[in-house]
Amino acid sequence: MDNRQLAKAFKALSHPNRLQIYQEIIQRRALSSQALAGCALTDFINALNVGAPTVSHHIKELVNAELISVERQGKFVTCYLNETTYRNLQQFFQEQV
Amino acid sequence: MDNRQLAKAFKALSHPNRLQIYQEIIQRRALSSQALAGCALTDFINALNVGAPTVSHHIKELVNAELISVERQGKFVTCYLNETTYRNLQQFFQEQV
DNA sequence: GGATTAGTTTTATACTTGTCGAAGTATGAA
DNA sequence: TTCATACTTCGACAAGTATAAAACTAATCC
Repeated sequence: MDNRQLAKAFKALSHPNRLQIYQEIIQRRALSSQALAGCALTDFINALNVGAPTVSHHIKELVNAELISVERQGKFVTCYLNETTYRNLQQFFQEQV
Repeated sequence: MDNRQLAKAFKALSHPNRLQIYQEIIQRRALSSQALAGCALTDFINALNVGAPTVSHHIKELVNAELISVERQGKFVTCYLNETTYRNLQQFFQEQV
């Protein structure tokens, strides 16, 4: 992962609301039930104190930075963690110890 | 480390130049010689393709986010890694595995 | 089909950021 | 005490960002 892509990922995580969305997605992915492993956008719209357009915008940034991916299932959009990027970020803070 | 402080740290790392400065500081801290463990600003002014005021500004952001600290030694300013914040960031990408 | 729900796109606005040039400060050297 | 070096601060500006309102699309329900 080169410098620019890394900076892009950090930029996506640089807003408290976006960071919270990301954290939520990380935490839920661990749930054993496949049905709960993703996050619906509605959850975020309710949890954060911002409107739907803003959440939609934030999600787009996270997708653009390759931190997450989204999948439409009928009426709903579900978010999933991009494991590769997650591992890359993990590495960034580990390789130099 | 709470959500806001974390977002602040990521924001500071969200610019390629600032990220590069941070990386350089991380790498140099490992050098055994005490004399080389820090980074002078001049190094960055030469390495990055930006002027002194811009580097000065970037350093301030990194300090403000508590990612690094600076120390004036005579004419020169030397940068040091904030180990505590570094460990906190490390943890962020580890606790949820 | 008509209404509802979930999300997106567009447009506008207030705010922030990265950069530079010019001027300022502080230390050390001659 | 004059000069040079190593920054820092200020002022400006172009570009980017977060947000919301309004209008749009798409799927589902009755």
